Amino acid sequence: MIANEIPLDSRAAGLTKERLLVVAGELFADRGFDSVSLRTITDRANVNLASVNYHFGSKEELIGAVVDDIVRPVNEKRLSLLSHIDYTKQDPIRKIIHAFIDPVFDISDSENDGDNKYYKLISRCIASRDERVSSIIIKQFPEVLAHFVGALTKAMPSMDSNSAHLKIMFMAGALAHSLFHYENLLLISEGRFDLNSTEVLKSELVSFLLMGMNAS
Amino acid sequence: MIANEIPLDSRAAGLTKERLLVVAGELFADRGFDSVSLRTITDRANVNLASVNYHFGSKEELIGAVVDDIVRPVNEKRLSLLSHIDYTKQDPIRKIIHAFIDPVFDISDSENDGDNKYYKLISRCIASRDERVSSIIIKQFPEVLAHFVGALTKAMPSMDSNSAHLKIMFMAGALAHSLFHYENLLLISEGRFDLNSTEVLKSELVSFLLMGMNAS
DNA sequence: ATGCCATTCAAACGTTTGTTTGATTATTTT
DNA sequence: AAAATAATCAAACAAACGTTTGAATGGCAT
Repeated sequence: MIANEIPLDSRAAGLTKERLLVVAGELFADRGFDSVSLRTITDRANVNLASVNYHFGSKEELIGAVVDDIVRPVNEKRLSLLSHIDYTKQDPIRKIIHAFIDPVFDISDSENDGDNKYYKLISRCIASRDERVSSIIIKQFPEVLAHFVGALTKAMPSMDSNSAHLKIMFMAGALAHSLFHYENLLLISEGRFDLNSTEVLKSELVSFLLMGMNAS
Repeated sequence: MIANEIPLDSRAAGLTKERLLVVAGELFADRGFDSVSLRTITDRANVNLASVNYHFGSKEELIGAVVDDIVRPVNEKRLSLLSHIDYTKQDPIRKIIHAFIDPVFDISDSENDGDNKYYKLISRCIASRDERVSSIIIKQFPEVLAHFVGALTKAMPSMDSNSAHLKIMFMAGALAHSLFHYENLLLISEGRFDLNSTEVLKSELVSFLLMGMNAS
């Protein structure tokens, strides 16, 4: 037998499936869902090619599992935070905004904050134009959207439903776009632009959205 | 010879190349760049498969041509509108916003306004997470970004550069996201949400951004 | 130890992909 | 009209893809 090049014990029960989810998530975040082949994933995960179809059935279902794994907890947290808002207290709109964006910012690699794969993956999901991804999003988002529209009209009775729908979309777009292109922004500005953490981005985004929500 | 099923005369000079650009643009807008094969494009355009490589060299260069064709005029129009702003007159920020979004909204099929392919294509380009697309965007956008950051700090001297950079990104995200998911928004809300044209979307977006730009 | 079930593995499958070829046809130039 | 250039065409190419197969291997209950 060849000397064990793989430090991890791939024989532990359930480890292969989880490893696939993690590695696929990293690769999908960086290169998108189409560009990453199953062979790239299995090579990096040090598992056999066939294990994807064994554990998930197909690549499409792997994508679904990866997306669902990252989108579902975010949306659940959003609705949870939203349900705890006390509209009689101060600044309910700010709390609505935080309920929407905090669960996304809270996703963290816990290491390597500058190149957070999961920020890219979640923003790729939010703003996805891929049928396989949006079919998953589309299952969850209507409920989320409806709740946030309700919350918004509750906090601002003068706001009509159409306007509320659109404002939620504006928020989602600003969030996903800025998170995904955060690195590009650092590169493009060539030093003129400096942020040491996403904290600054988050606070600027909140200020921006807070004003926008109060429009007309 | 088989009866001519094709109404167009495909032998007219330069027509094949242009037809490929149009058809590829429509298909890319709907399904993305990877999911559309050259055969799908050439079949729908009623041209030979090899003509793509003959006229463009490769699929990648076809994508580049399509993207460049739609992104370049938009950015040129943006800078043109921006350069004509008189900062001594009223509401310069509103004009800056219009300079950024109007060239996008002005892209029109002139027919079938409800399902405007070019809205989808341009928003796909703006928010693209595809290397081949963003490599083209990345060539043009730094200049555009720099000009808009400059305009913003000129109109609002109290705003620092970092904040201006981020606000432009927020604007780009809200624009692209809402335009691309405009149809989805109509479907999701199941009648509760009704917009008969993008005019309402545009005016809501401008109001939203106008407030956001004045944040903190 | 034996049989059973889940998992892993190397290999091959059939498709689809972008690309290339060489001949044929059209257009332009001389 | 003849020659030269440009464009189109059917056909084939090699590579990459997701998927399937059937044997080999693991742990586990009996």
